[in-house]
Amino acid sequence: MLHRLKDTLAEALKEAVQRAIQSGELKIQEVPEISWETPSEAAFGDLSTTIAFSIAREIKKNPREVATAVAAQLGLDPNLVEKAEVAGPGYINFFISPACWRSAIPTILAQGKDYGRSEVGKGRRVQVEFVSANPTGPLHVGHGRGAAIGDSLANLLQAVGFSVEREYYINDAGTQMEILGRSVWARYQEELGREAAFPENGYKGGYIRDIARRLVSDYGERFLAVPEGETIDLMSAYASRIILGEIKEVLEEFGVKFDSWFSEKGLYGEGDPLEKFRRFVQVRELIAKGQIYEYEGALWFGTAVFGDDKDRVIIRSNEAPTYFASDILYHINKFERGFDKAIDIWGADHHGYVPRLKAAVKALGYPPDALEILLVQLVRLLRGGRPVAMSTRAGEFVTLAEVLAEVGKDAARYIFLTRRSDSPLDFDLELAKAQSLENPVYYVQYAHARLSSILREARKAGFPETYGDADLSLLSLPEEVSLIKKLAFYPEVVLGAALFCEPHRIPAYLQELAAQLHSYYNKHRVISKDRALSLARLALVASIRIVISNALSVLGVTAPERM
RNA sequence: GGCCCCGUAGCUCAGGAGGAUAGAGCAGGAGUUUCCUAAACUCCGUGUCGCAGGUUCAAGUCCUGUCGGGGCCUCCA
Repeated sequence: MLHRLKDTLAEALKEAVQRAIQSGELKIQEVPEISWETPSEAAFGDLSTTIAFSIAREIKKNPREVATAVAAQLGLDPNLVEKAEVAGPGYINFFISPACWRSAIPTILAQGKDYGRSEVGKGRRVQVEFVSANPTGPLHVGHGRGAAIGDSLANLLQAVGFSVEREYYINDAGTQMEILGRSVWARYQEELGREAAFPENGYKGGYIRDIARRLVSDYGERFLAVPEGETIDLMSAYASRIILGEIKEVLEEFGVKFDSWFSEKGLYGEGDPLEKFRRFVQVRELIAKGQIYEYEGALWFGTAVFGDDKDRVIIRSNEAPTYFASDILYHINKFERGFDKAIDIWGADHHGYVPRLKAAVKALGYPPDALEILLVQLVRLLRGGRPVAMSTRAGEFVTLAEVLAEVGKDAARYIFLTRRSDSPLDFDLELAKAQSLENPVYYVQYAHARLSSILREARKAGFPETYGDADLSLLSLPEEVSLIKKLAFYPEVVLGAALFCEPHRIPAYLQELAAQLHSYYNKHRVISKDRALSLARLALVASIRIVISNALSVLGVTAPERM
C-alpha cells in the first residue's frame, strides 16, 4: 500500500518537474530519482522529499524556490493527499489523507500471514551459513546469538522473496577433531582404571567423561587392545557423532532448522585434499596467473593484491592443508551450487579472516559482493547484573541448552535479536526470566495476547469475524490514524531489515507498535455500545494482531493468545 | 607495529542508504483499575552525539587525524 502510494506520488512529482521544465522555470536535462524521507514531526506531514535540493544543486538556484516551482505544478489526487507544502529550506511535505492510510487495513486483513512479504529478491538464491560450531563440545550462549540472527535473517530474506537455504558447516576435519579424539581416549582409559596422560590442550569439559562412559558401556574394554594410532580416529568419530546429535537437538529446541549440514570431510571426499586442491587451482589457471605459488615448500595464495594484508599459506610444507584452504574450497563449492549470494555469520573473533576470504573470492573471479560476512559480537552472560564466569578452556561455560532450560526459547531469541549484531550483548539471565517491565519480550507478547483477548470478547458479544462491512472512516482519532500508519510501514521495515542484514530492526519496530497499542488500549474502548464504531476498531485490532504476529514469527518467537 | 568493531541521557542501546528542534527502554519520582488482560497506561529529560579538523545547501551519519574501550595478527584451529 505504502509502496504504491510512494510510486504514485513520485510519478506526480516527476510530472510536476517536467511541467516546470517546459514552462522554463527549471533548466535541467532530466528529472532526478525521487527519494523519500519520513519526517520527524507531524507538522512536517507524512512523507517528504528532498528533490528540490538535488535540483537546486545542479542549476545553482535556491532550493526553496525550486521546491515552490515544483509544488506549484503538482497535480495530486485529493483522495490520497490532503495537501503538499513547501517547508524549511526546501522540503516538499505531503500530508496523506486519513482515508488513504485507512486503506491499509483491508490490505492487511486480506493478506494475513503474507502481509509484509514482497518479491524484491525473487529468482535469487541466497545461502545463509551460521552456527557452524566444531562438533567438539556443546553450543554455548554465543552460538545461540549466531543461531537467532542467522535464522531470523533467513526468515527475513525469505519474506522479501529470496530463495533461502540455511546451512551448518560441520568442521569435522583437522586438528581439533584429533584433540577431541585424544581427550576421549584419555578419559576412556581412566574410566577403565588405566593411567593416561590427558592432552595438554585437550577438552576438559565433563561431557568428555560422559562420552567416555558411554563408550565403556557400549564397547567395554575393547579399545584398550587397539593400537593407539587407530583409536584416536575412532574416538573422535564416536564423540563428534554424539556431540553433533546434541547440537542438532538444542538447535531444534531453539526453533532453528537447517536445510543442510555440510561436512568439511565431505568437502575433500575420498581423494587426497592436496591433489584435489591443485586440480581445482589448475582448472582456474591460478598458478599460471601467479595467484598461487610455491615458496619454501609451502603453497601460497596471493591474496595481498586483492585487499588482504599479506599472502596466505594454503598448503603447509608438511602437505597438510590449512583451514584457509578448506574455507576456499568450501566457498567455491557454495558458488558452484548456484547461490547468487552467500552470507556467512561468524563470531567476531574471526574477523581477521574476513579480508583474506573476501580476497580469495575475488581472486577466484566471483563478484566481490557475492560473499557477505556478518560478524556477531560476543555475548556477556550476567546473572542479576553480575558477570557469569566462563572459561572454555577449563570446560566451564554456560551452554545454550542450559540457558534455554532456564529462560525459554522466546525470551532467549528475542533478547539475542534486540541489538545490532556488531555490538556486544549483555544477556542477563534474571532479566530474561523476569516477567516485568524490564523484559521486552513480554511487552510485545502481551500486546498480542491483549489483542487476541479483545477479539475473543468480540466474538462472544456477537461481532462477525470478518470486517468487510466495517465503516473504517469511523477510525478518525489521531491515535488510530497513527497506528494504521505504523502498520502501513511494516513491509518497508521488513525489507530494510532483510537487505541490510539487520534483524534488530524488527524488535525495535515491535516495541514501538506495542507501545502505541497499549497506550490506545488504555485510553479508548474497542468494544462499546456503538456497534459500528466497535466493528471499525475491531478491524484495526485484527490488523495490528496480524502485524505483531507476523513480526514475531520472523523472529522465531511465539505469539501467545493468552498470557 | 598493522587491521577491525565500539564511543549518543545516570545505565543499556536505537538513530530506518547525509536531511528539519537527536530518540526509546531501564533505573528514580508522582499518579491511573465499577469497563475488552495493570505483564498495561499517564506525567517528570538543557545530551560538549569522545575530541579536532575537513567534504556538503545540510554531518550523530561520509573523509582525515587523535584519545579511550574491546578484539584480532602465526606454515594456529
